[in-house]
Amino acid sequence: MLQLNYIRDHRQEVVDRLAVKNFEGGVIIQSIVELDDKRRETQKQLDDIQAQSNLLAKEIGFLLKSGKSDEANVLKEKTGRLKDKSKDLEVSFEAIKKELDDLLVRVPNLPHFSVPVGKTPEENLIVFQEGKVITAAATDLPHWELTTKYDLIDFAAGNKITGAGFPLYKGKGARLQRALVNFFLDEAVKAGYQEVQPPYLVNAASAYATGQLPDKDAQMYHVGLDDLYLIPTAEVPVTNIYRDTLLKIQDLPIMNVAYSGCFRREAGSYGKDVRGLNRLHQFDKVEIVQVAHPETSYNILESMREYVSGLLRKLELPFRVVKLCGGDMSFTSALTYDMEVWSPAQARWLEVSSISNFETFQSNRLKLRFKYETGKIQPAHTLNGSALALPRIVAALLENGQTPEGIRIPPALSAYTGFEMIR
RNA sequence: GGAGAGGUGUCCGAGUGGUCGAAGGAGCACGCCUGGAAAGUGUGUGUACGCCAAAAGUGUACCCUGGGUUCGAAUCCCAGUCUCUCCGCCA
Repeated sequence: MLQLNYIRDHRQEVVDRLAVKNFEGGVIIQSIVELDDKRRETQKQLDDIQAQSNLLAKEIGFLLKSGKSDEANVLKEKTGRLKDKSKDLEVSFEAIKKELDDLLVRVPNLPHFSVPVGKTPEENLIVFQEGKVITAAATDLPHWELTTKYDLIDFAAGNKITGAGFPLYKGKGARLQRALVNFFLDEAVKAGYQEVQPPYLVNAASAYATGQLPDKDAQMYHVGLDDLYLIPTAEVPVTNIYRDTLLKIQDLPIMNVAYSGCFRREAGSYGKDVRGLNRLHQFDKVEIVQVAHPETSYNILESMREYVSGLLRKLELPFRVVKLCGGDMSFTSALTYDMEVWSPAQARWLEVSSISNFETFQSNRLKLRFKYETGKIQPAHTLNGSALALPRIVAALLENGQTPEGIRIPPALSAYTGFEMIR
């Protein structure tokens, strides 16, 4: 969520920038500031009363000690009245705070100044493109046929075991998955990331802190009996490592990488969107997460983008980088690059990574701060990106690598698969 | 799942009703000492939200969480939760 003080000091700017995200914020910002005024006023009253009570309590203590119980009793009556008053104030103070908080979490993050205005993905900005965008030959197959032809994935079996969107990888298909995970993890470690293995289930506090709750709860699988959520991405547990944390400035930047299964309900998706590996309920992903100093976070965002580009190059996939327009950005992000690979058979770009700077939006919820040597405390910036999500990478590898002899595996990866062709 | 013990500041650890934001130690920061270092020594060393134009200062809250008792709670009571030990079960 946004910082309250920033909203107070930059009301018009906040409303204007929210408009870039197509969020009409005038009314809610107004209410937030008014509620905050009320909150301050109530706190002042409450604090004053409590200060009085504390003083009286001390006096009573002294009086009782020196045997003046009559005088003490007089004071006791007085504190009784103060207590009633402070109870009332406390109740309304809590109510105001809750109301304020409920409003604050409904305000999306401010887009970075460079974010293009727009409503739909068509208005995203293509900032970079590399590789040969090939047109599929008449004999070329889409990946969902290739996986059957070479017996790599059994969608029907997954369907029987669980349901649609839960594929069963087999043989070289399974090996390819494992190879990709290892390749991505090794590359990240080489680039300086610390490898972590997070839990796959998180509690509501964690889901709330990274912004999946309260607005995207329909996207997550919920285990009702234990009130836990299956992670939609490793971003959730990994970022939550730093919930309620006060770092030293020299701890920054923190670089973590995690492989995890990801679980998404994907309610409302249909059609070509969910064909084959395009959109699954369970998939594998390697995620990079950084906690950064506010002054360097945008450089780090660029370096993450460069890092992911490097992976795609090693996989020899044609890709492009897209800067999302305001309307296509997520609730929590300040600036997002999508990395997309080319699917010749579908003749379209597939998103395989989304790299975002959240600035202080997550850290405010997380209570993730760092401390300067001078003692000054400030929220840190959080960033993350997929590096990379597997299914569409697999789709692109299969479609781009298909030859009459079989599917060619790029050398960087065949070192991990142990085979160079899928025949 | 059963039994017991316990959750105090960055860490260790004292504190069982008042003047306790909390002894002592370690760590850390700065200074002294030293040719330099170690040792020694001195000082400092929390977070959140307010008030104040602001620095200084100052108010409130916080000793796992939430309730309660009391004029007053780290300290007493209740509930929850987590950790540890033993037993059971088990990859």
